[in-house]
Parts: sequence; structure tokens; C-alpha cells
Amino acid sequence: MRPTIKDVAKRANVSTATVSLVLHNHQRISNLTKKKVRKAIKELNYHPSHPARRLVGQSTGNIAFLLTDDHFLRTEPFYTGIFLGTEFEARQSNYYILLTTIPTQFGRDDALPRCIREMNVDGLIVAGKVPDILIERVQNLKLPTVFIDFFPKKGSYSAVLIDNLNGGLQATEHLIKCGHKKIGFIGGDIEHPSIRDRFTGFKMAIEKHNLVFDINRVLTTEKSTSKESGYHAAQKLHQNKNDITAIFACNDAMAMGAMRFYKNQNLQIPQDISIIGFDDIDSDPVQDPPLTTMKVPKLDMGTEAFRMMVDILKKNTRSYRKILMPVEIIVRDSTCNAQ
Amino acid sequence: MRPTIKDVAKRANVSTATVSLVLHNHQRISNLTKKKVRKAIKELNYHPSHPARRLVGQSTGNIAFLLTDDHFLRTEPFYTGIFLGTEFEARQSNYYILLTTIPTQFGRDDALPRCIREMNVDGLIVAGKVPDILIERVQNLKLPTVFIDFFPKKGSYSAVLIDNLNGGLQATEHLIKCGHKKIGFIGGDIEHPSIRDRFTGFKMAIEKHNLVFDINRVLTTEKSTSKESGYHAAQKLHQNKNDITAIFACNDAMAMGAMRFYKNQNLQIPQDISIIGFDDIDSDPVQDPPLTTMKVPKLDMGTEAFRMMVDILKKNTRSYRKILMPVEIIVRDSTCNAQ
DNA sequence: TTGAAAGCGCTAACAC
DNA sequence: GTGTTAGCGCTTTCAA
Repeated sequence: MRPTIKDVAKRANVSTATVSLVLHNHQRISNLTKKKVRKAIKELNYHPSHPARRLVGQSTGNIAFLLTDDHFLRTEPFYTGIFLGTEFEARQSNYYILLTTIPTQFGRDDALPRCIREMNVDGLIVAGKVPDILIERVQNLKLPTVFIDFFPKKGSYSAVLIDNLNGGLQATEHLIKCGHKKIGFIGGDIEHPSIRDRFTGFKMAIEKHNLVFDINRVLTTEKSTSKESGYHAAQKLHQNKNDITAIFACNDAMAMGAMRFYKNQNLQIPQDISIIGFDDIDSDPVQDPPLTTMKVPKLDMGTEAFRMMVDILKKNTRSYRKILMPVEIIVRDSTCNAQ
Repeated sequence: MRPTIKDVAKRANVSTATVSLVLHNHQRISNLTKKKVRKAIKELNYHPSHPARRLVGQSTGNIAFLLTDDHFLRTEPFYTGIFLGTEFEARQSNYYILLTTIPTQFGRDDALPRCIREMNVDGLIVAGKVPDILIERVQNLKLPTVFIDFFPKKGSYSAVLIDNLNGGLQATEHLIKCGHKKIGFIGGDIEHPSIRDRFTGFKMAIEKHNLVFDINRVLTTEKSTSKESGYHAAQKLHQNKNDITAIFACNDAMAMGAMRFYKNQNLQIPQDISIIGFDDIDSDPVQDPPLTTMKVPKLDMGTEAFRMMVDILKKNTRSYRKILMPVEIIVRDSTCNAQ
């Protein structure tokens, strides 16, 4: 049987209340007593019972981390990295993270994850795009919620977002600095705010540098942002208009797909066409050439989201904040150098 | 305030004990009472408090799912899929899965995950290879443990393993059926039992079909099993001995790396050389050509592991079982057809 | 077939 | 500064 607070109290010759106070490092305990109690704790290898604490307090000590299963199973470990950041941070505080997925096609009648349904969590972190109906249903629960890399259309929430606008701007300016004037953009799932912002950044850069914005150099009709979509997007763009000398792809997966297409066309990268991606999902050293991209601080995003959650929980304040995480250009060999 | 068992009791005009019995669907409650109570439960939208239950019972209702962080962050969502299987299954039973990672270089002095240290879990599922020292330390805790895709050198445990031997055999026989006689094998991390077994399967097939086993067609000195290792392994093999017409790579990542190498050599796949992988990590439709591989049932492995855990926990029996999960060949375009 | 009551381990209000 | 004690929500004897 694992030791209880009583065992500690007995061993240290104090009351259980005192032990409890020491555990919480309370002011009004003498140093001597603290020392005694801590010694007993160590000797018994005592750890407070989680359930017992939770029962008396009213919090559960759990935070749900929710995402759709296809996001979790994506080829690239994007949300995995974010989760890890959250998990690391939660270890410091006294929280457990409950990772749960919902079907991508979550509907009105699908069951919410059990821990949420039973209110066995103090808060909810939602990563990536989720169906509106999920948000609606969660909203009714009045559970403190933090979004990562996604922001609902309606409602006020705290969120950790990527500075996609600035990222799109930077990425495009990098190409411009390399001397490119006819730059293409490929994107998918263009309704997604993140993708849309990257595109806006692209347009801003074009405008800022007095280049011509040519809609024929843009292809945003792909539904998803997979490698396959990238391949097809590049293909269609190539059919429309093939004076393009550089491509900004809305993410690395599409960039890789596009790369594949151009190689099949016997075009050299970056000699014939430069490609820049977004996310830095995979520093695959075998990739040929290594992809220039915008690095998104995945671990940090998870960390930030958890801290935000703790703030909300502690202060019980309802001032919604949005954090924009900075992105950083990682110049590899798929752009420029070839001039 | 969320409703408690008392609220339900009051509303149904019974005692809390009766409500509890109904919740557990106990025999000796009349159907009428059951109906009454269930009605009240529904009306109040009552859910039993997890902590309260756990406090009185002695179990925690949690299972830890442990893996090294580089496994979790791998490019391919291999263990992610396994986790998801576990999670799905745990939802059915009344369990939560606590996903925690340890540093890949976990040492004697690193802290164990908090939920384990504080014994806040009923059992432990370990996925993939972990350091010996971790196993040693966990063993002292006497926590029921199930391993997935890994089996410790010492000790008796339950485990869900891949039928690597048979998979290696099948993969090689596929190449043999295609008419190949000079078949190479590339592998990394050859100390890993899974890799070793795949290699043994390879040798068995060669022998069974009376082909010549030529050690110069084998390269197993790479430390890891990444794409990069695959590239290098193929390269070295090519320098040694280049009459090989087919390659069995110990996993898909290495197969992809090897593919890249042969393409750089201007060899056609599968016309000049066939390649088969193992794992089916990513049905990347852009991959050229799509990779023939051995499919590993990732979700099912997670499911099985959880069921095993529940068996151990329920029966409290200590009969260690190993399950070998079957693998299935997925023939795509990187092998054969070219004859 | 049902109810009363003790107790799981801990916290916090209050007493000393 | 420290101890006493009620009670968090639930399960489980034991009694009725």
C-alpha cells in the first residue's frame, strides 16, 4: 500500500494538516517543522494522491488536447510537435494532458470525447481546424478553451496563431530579393485562415515591391494541402502560364509535390525555378534539393498554449488574447543560389 | 455545480447506494428502480466523478503510453497510429491514456514521467525501443507493463509484436517470384530485434528457394533506419557489388532513401532494380514509383495492446503473452511489373 | 430489494 | 504555528 498523508504525519509527529501545509509550502510553518516533514516524505517516498486532491478541490488537473484524427495521422509530425510542447509544459505544472482525437467528419450526433462529456477536464486545447459543429457543442460546456493554429469564425477565444501574414510576406520577399519578378503561388484549402493569410502576405509583398500581381500565376483551387495537391497545382499552373521563375507554396507538403512535378518536366531547381515552402515539417536530408521554407516554432506553440490555459484557469479572468508566433526563414538550396 | 450522486438519489427517491448499484448494473436491483434511477440520471445529465471513484477504489483509471520523443516526432506517423489504436480502445473501457515521452537518451538520473513516479497509472504501455535503464527502473515499480514493437532483453512481459520474420520471408519471396535471383538487403540499427528478424526472414527465403546467399549483397552497418541511412546503404552496396536486381529494405524510410540513390544513378525502378520496403508508413501518391511494401497493422497493434492490458488488470493474472501481428504485402509499382 | 453509514486521502476553516 | 475536524462524491459492507 502506498503511504498516505497520515503515515507522513505519524512519522514526523505532526498532524495531517501540517503535512498538507508543508506540501503547499505555506508561510506559517516553522522551518524546523518543514524540515522534519520533508524528511518523512522523502523517507516514505510519499506522493499525494491525485484523486483525493481532486476530490476536495474542484478542479480535475486535466487538460484535453483535441484534434482531428487526420491531423494527428498526417505524414508530417506537425501537430505532434505542438502536442509535445504542451506536454512538456504541463509536466512542470501539476497537469495531465489528455490527448483525444475526433473524426475529421465530426457531426452533430457524434459523441464528444468522454473526458469532455463528463467534464473531467479543466480546460480544452484545440489544435488545428475542427468542424464548426464541434465548436458549437463545446461552447455550451463553458469550458475554458485555447485554440492553436486555428480560430473559430464566431465567438471570443484565446489562441496561439502563426504569424502567417508576415511569414507570407517574408517568404515572398526572399524570392524577390533573389531577383524573381514572376512569382507564382500555390495553395489548397484556401478557406483556412492560415492559408489565406499566407496568400495575403504574398500579395502584400508583390504590391510593396511594385511587381505585377497576375492572377494567372496563382492557383488556390486545390481542396487539400497534400503533396499530391502540390503536384496537381503546379501542373495546372504550368499549363496556364509558364513564365514563372519562382513558386511560393502555402506549405512544405505542396512544395514537395510541386518539386516533383517540375523535376518530371526536367526543370532544375533552383536553376530553372525556385521553390519556397512553409512549416519546416521535415528537414529531410535526402530531399533534393533541400527545401527553403518558413520555420514554424511548433514546440513553442504548444508551450504558449498551455501557459495561456494556466493563466485563464488561475486568474479566472476572461480577457481573450491572441498570440502570433513569429516564423523564421530557413534558406536551403531550393531557392536563389543559382543566380 | 455539476450534479452528484445525491442529487440523483433525491430525484429518484432512492438512496445513494441504490444509485451506485444501478450505475454498476447490479443484479439485485428491481427493473422498476433501475428505470427510475436511469431516468433521473438522464434528466440531470449526471456523470459520476472520476476522482471520487478513484479515491474509493484503488485503481487510477489511467494507463501510461510511453515512447521516446524521437519516435514520436519521426517523420512518419508510425507510433502515432499505434497510439490512436490504443486511445480508441481505451474510450470503450473506462480508461484514460496518458501519453508521455522520455528523452531518447534517457539516463539513470533522468526523472521518470510524473504519472509513473507518482503511481498515478494502473499500467504502462511502452511503444518502440527504449533504453535498458528505463526498463530496469520501471520494473522496480511492479507496474503491469505491455510492450509494443519491442521486447526487453531480460524479464518476462506481455507484448504485441510484428511478425517480422514472416514479413521478411514474404517480402523476399515476392521478389523471388518476380524472377529476381540476386537480391540485396539493407538495414540499420541491426541490433533491434524487429530489424534482425526481418533480416532472418530474408535469409530464410534465400535458402528456401535455393538461391545463393552472398554477404556482399547485404549492408546492415547503418546506425539508424532513416531515409538518409537508406541512401548511404544503397550507395555502399552499389560500390561493393552491383549485380543486384532487387533490394529488400528493412523499412520504408530506408527504401525511399535507396530509391533516391538509384535514381541519382539514373537507374530505373523497377526496370533496373526492384525495391520493397516494410511498414507502409505513407501511401504517398506522389512517390515515384509508389513503393511496394509490407503493411503493418498499426491501429490494430494499439488496440491489441490495450486489450492485453485490460486482461492483465482484470484477471490480475501474470501469464505473459506475446502476440505476433500479421503483415500483409502491398504490391505497388516499385517491384516486378517491369519484367 | 433497498437504505444507512463508514471510509477512501486530502484540504481548509476554525480552534487553540 | 500547529492540531482538530468536517466534508469532497463515491463504493461497499451490513442491516433491515
